[in-house]
Amino acid sequence: MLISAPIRAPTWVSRRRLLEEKLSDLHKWTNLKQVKQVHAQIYKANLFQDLYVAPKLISAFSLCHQMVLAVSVFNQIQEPNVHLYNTLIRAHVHNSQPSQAFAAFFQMLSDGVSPDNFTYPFLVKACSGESWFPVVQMVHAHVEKFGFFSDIFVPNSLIDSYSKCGFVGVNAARKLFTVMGERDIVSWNSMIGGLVKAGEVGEARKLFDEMPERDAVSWNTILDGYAKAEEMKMAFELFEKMPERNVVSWSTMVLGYCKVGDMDMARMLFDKMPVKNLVTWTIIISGYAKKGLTKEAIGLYDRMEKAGLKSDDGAVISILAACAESGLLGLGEKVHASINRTKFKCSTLVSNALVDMYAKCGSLDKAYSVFNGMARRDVVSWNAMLQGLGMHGHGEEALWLFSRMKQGGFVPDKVTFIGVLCACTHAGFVEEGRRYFYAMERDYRIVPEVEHYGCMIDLLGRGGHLKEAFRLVRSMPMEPNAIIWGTLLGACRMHNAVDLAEEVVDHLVKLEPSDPGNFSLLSNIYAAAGDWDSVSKLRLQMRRTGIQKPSGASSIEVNDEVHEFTVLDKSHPRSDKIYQMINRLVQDLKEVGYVPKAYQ
DNA sequence: TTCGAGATCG
Repeated sequence: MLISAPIRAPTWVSRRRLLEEKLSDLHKWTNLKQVKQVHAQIYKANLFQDLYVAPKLISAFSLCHQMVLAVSVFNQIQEPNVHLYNTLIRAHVHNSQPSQAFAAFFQMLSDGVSPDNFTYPFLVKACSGESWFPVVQMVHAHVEKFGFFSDIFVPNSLIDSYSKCGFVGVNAARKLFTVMGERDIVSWNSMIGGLVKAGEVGEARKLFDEMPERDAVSWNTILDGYAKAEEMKMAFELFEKMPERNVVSWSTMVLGYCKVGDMDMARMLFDKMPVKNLVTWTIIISGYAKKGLTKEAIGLYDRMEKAGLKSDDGAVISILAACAESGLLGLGEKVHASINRTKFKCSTLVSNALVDMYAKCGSLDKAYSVFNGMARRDVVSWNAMLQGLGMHGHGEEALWLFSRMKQGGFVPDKVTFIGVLCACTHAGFVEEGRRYFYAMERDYRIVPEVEHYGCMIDLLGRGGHLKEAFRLVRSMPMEPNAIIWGTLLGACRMHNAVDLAEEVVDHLVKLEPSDPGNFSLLSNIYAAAGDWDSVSKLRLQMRRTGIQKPSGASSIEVNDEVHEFTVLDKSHPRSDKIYQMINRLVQDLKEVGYVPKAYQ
């Protein structure tokens, strides 16, 4: 009797099939340990040359932000095909390595592998920012030459990329959009999105009205346009008209009201919306934080955590930036504590946000401790630390940090020099400031921008070198903006330069006709010089033109609550006690010989 | 399609 042996595939076939099954979703894995384990298995099975396995492995390493490993997998392949190149390009783009993506593209061309309909869209996705405009143009020309317009995905992605390249980009996108033979809803949405990003809501609205059909994205894009332009009336009208509203629509409205500072409306919508996501929570918490409403911001942050939502990098960065902006150390510390609870280490981006927050809130020790503990620092980390030191008067230490930064092999950028010059200003290092200002262009090839001139004029002005400051303003290659003149005016006040101040105010009024602050500064300068005649004339002129000076408010944070007060303010329940204390302080000051400036 | 690090005066 013949007993047939069970039929079995050769071992290598079954091993491969097993692996294939196991690896079917490898390209979505985000656990580095698992990916590395599989990587080792693939190596052992001698399958690293396999054109099915390799792209998946590259994608997985890319998701784990391990580009060195991804590239090494790629380099093992002797004859990469178009799919493999596309995967590598996409991996570089995903990890914010646009130059490497293009390097891979050119390598692909020189290897004689033809790009396909996927290559170009991946490639141009990396292009964001004005400097990328010529690159998108190059890709566009390439696409036209080789006729890849057969798939609408290609021109759509070009429109999208052009839109990210600033003003010139949007025009190019418009051109392409006009000549496109066939358009789908994505083409329209990309074009409208581009116009919105460029701040041309009116144009965007026109296209929106022309669209043959609209989806949720179209509605939300135009809604975002109005919210970004702070035209909340238009936004609300549109919001009411929308056929269906999703989380994004509601969040966009909340964001818009936060931007215009209408926290009541923002909160009302936030409470009313049926579904909230992490972004929504981030928007409202940052909104409260930016307005300095610590209690609300902290309360909502606690509620978010209780609701079981875990912050991601974006949420954390957003909230920390808001804390930095208005000095909410309490919330910032809370966010830091919850990061420490959930994460072993944070990304460079998050650490930078922490350093910046601590530095801006005046907690330099904590800024230092985050900064020193960072595994990987970049230019931004140094800039944030340096600026924090300079801002709080530690000019010498800031300059020391600057030299440490250079020793560490970091190349200073334009923001670094703003920090350096500011540090010089706050420490009164006029000579050093001048030196850095000229070294910036000569040694680092950084052309001074209006911000650098601003710092420099502040430095010279405060130091009493008014004439030099004025000369520098005249020699600027760009038009001086209101901040430049404002800086100069501040310097005039400091050194009682009445004539110069009048000239500066003339310029300021042209740039900011409705800003009453400029007049009151001039009025203070007249007062300081004892020219009461001019003061009353100016007051009269202000009354005639209907310019009113809003009273300046000061605020103080006590027990997580911000108290605001103005001149002669009696609104506080314990106002009597406060004034008693002030009078006592004034008395004490007089006793030690202080004379208020106005009576000098 | 919503949030997302550093940026000159007061």
